[in-house]
Amino acid sequence: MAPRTAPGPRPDTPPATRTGPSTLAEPTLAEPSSRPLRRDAELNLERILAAAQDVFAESGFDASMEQIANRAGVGVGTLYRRFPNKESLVLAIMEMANRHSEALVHDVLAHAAPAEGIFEFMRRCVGLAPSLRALVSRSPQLAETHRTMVDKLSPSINRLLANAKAAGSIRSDVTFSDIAVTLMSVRLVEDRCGEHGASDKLGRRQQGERHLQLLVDGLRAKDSTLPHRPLTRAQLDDLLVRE
Amino acid sequence: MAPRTAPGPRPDTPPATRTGPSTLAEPTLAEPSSRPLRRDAELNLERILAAAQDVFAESGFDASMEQIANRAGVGVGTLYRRFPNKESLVLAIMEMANRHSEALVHDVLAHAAPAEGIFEFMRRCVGLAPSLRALVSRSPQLAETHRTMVDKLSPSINRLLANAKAAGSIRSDVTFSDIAVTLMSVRLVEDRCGEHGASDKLGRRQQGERHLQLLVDGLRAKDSTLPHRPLTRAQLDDLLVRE
DNA sequence: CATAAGCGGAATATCGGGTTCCGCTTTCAC
DNA sequence: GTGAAAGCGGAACCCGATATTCCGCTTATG
Repeated sequence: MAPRTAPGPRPDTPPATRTGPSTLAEPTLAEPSSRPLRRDAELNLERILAAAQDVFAESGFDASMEQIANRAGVGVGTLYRRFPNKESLVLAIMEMANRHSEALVHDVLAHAAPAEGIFEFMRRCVGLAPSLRALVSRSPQLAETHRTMVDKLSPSINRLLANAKAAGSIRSDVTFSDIAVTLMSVRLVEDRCGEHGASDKLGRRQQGERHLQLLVDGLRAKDSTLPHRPLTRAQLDDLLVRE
Repeated sequence: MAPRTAPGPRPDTPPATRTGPSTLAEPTLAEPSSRPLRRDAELNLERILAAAQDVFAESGFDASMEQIANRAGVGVGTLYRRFPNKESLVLAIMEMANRHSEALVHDVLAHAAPAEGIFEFMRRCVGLAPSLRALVSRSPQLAETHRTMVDKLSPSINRLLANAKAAGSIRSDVTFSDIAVTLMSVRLVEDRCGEHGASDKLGRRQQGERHLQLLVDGLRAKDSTLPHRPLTRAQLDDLLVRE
């Protein structure tokens, strides 16, 4: 639906100010030497980032700049003052999320029991930040960045997985991709539960956790209790038809 | 993204020819008394229905009429000859799917072992037809129809669930909504695996089954084997970035 | 208090896609 | 065989949805 290329009059402006010769372009953020932002601008930037994270998580890349601006309580113009275009804003959000994930794996790797690390990771990963969902798929630039992020993360996750297998706490035919799909699935469920505007705040995270628990325990296991209550009839309708 | 109401010049044509006073409107299909279609037209109608089912399943409601026409090997005009608008086509597809699901529950209810019925239902339900995904959410008409369909189905599913609980083959804190979410989650995974145009045909259904097995067995169980092989690295990338 | 940085949000330029239209083709009844 | 009705394809049309720009007004800051 969203135009593959920017429709508005943007003759040829390169998406971001590429400085380094190789690797990745840096988004508009990190302007190393320019003078610091005015205090109010700084605040707005934070608001924008937070709003963008929320809105993108809820609606994917299709979320409009206006939506984000509204959520942040600023005008669109302000968004464009900080980020030359939508893509660079997305990039900034992705990098934020990446930083968080990385911190998480390392923390779990360092502090959790080997047998439980992978499970703890999954739980906290889901609770960490809303999914980036379909954010990535639109531009080669974003896809490339995302791939790189996954590459940096996967060794650590594989270590968690290996630890769990060595401890016999996880079935041995599970692979990295199963973990990824599982995480994705939980997030998809969360997304679905969190979309539209209604009974969100309650169901979303909780349904995600419930689903994850199901995935971990399995429908057939009976020695643990599913967390949270199931969807109410109204919530279910809501989920199923997402008006 | 898609306009909430039809944008083109469609003055006021009611979406479908309502005949009955209550219940549901019937879509454009079932024209009771008009003379039968020409042989070629009949064939095209079948093609259209099949194409629409596939395309909607892959891309949701956002799939364009042109996409569907192309897949069916006909022109857009032909679509509009049978269905006055997009909504009525969607309706037709939904009703098709519903008929299938109903047949399935009843068959399972009649023939499967009580302890296994719910699991067999889930497996076959997923294998039955591609998910209707986000099809439903756009118009009140569609939402209403969908709700009605769910209502008709849920008693039977609840019976399956009750049977399984009585037989002790399923944990007792599972509810109807958990089954629904589980099914949805598997379909979402399938959708994700089947989107874009590349490594589809193989991965899609298989990944769905693998995920379902995981949900049924649970990550911690070890006395069963996950079906199919895990995603290859390429497929995983593909899934994660969906270019 | 001057001034540059920031701000809001209406206006602009496109674009995608549902729906319509119409001249050409195919089927069917006689 | 033949003419009319039914069907067909797909270009054209129209509209809503944004990304992005522009510019006059505000507000920190020195």
